[in-house]
Amino acid sequence: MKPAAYIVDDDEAIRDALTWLFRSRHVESRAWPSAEAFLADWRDDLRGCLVLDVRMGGMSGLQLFDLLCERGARLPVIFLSGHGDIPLAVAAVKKGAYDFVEKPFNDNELVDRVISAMGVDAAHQERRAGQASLASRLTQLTPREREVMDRILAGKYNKVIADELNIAMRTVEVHRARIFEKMGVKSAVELAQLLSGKH
Amino acid sequence: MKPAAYIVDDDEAIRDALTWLFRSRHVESRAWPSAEAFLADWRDDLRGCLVLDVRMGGMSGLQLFDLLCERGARLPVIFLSGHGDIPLAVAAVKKGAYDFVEKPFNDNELVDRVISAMGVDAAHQERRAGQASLASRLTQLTPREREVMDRILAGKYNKVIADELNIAMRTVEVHRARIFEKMGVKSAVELAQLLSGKH
DNA sequence: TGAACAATTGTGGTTATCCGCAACCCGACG
DNA sequence: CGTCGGGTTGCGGATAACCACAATTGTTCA
Repeated sequence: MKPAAYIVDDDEAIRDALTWLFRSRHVESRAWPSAEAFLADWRDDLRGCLVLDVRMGGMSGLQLFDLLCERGARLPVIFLSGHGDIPLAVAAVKKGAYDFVEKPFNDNELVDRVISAMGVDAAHQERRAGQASLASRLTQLTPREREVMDRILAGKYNKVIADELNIAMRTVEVHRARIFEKMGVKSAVELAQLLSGKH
Repeated sequence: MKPAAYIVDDDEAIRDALTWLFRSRHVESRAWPSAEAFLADWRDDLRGCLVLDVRMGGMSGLQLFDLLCERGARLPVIFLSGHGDIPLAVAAVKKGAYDFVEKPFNDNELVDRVISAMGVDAAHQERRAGQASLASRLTQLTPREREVMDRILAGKYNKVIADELNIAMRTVEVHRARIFEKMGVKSAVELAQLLSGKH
């Protein structure tokens, strides 16, 4: 899936104009005439940037944005607004919208912002990939291994862990080795750094 | 220093109105007629919330905000704007302003937002205190100790560290013990968790 | 029922860590 | 000149971690 600008606007003239504009700057784009239509095609692995009209028939751009936020989408969003409503713009940006531009907009400036947003998304994407890989490694730990890991991260000695779990020290050692192996680290310090903040 | 609302506006009528408004809701406040006057009194331990007019004679509210950002101030800022300029509002919020309200504003709503901002500041304050304490502990490490600590955090064995620094293992052990003592931890794992992200 | 997997334990040995005790070198400071 | 802090080192021992080899139980799934 190539990164692209995803346009959602109920005004066909605007959609066409944006499509041509993006094409002229060699930015991939697709357009939908309504939030509902976009949602039908939405997948959580879309990459790039959303360009949303705030005011549309049916679901508004803001409602779509809220919905996508709830679903955990992290696609940067640029709102297009036809009527200077500051509280709306401020609220959108505070919620995490990437930008909010008024119509009529300067063509080149809009594309610049879209490209900038796509760059941000690409950067975030890398971090998300790392976190997903980490999460997948975590899930392949058995419950028992996780109990042991928690205690390792608490800085406890194998002996103490063994007492707490009522098992032999040797068993803790085995779990410990498996944890390191599954998590792809070779010391408790690396494990702590890998999981700092999470868990 | 009690938390308070710090008002900066060149319109005396607004300053007075805000002062009375805050007093009526039992919110401490102080007012300045210009960004320059406020800066003269500014200290980095001010707590609460800044209420800034964007447009003022001399330095504008936005310039003051930028300046404070550069100086590392983390006081939440609420802008007051008399002219519906969306790009300005969006830019301010994207830079981290807490809110942006248009004049004329609803009195109660403004105070609500100020109180909310002050709450956010109080919460951030706790985290800052922790980080400051951490930073102070870090500075009391000697340069040599920091070299050793870096390598401990890289998960290296004392023996390896000794080789890299061309010193005896015993010396590394001594440094290691001092580091743990000064940082108030009792294992490398705790140290890694304490410093994850930083350093 | 047999394979696969999770959890468990033991033995014995190597390597690391952790510490108290003792000591030396050196630059800075009064 | 003497003290103090930072950096250094050695010795010896207690404790913990790491690991290969070997083995037992119970569950799940084909």
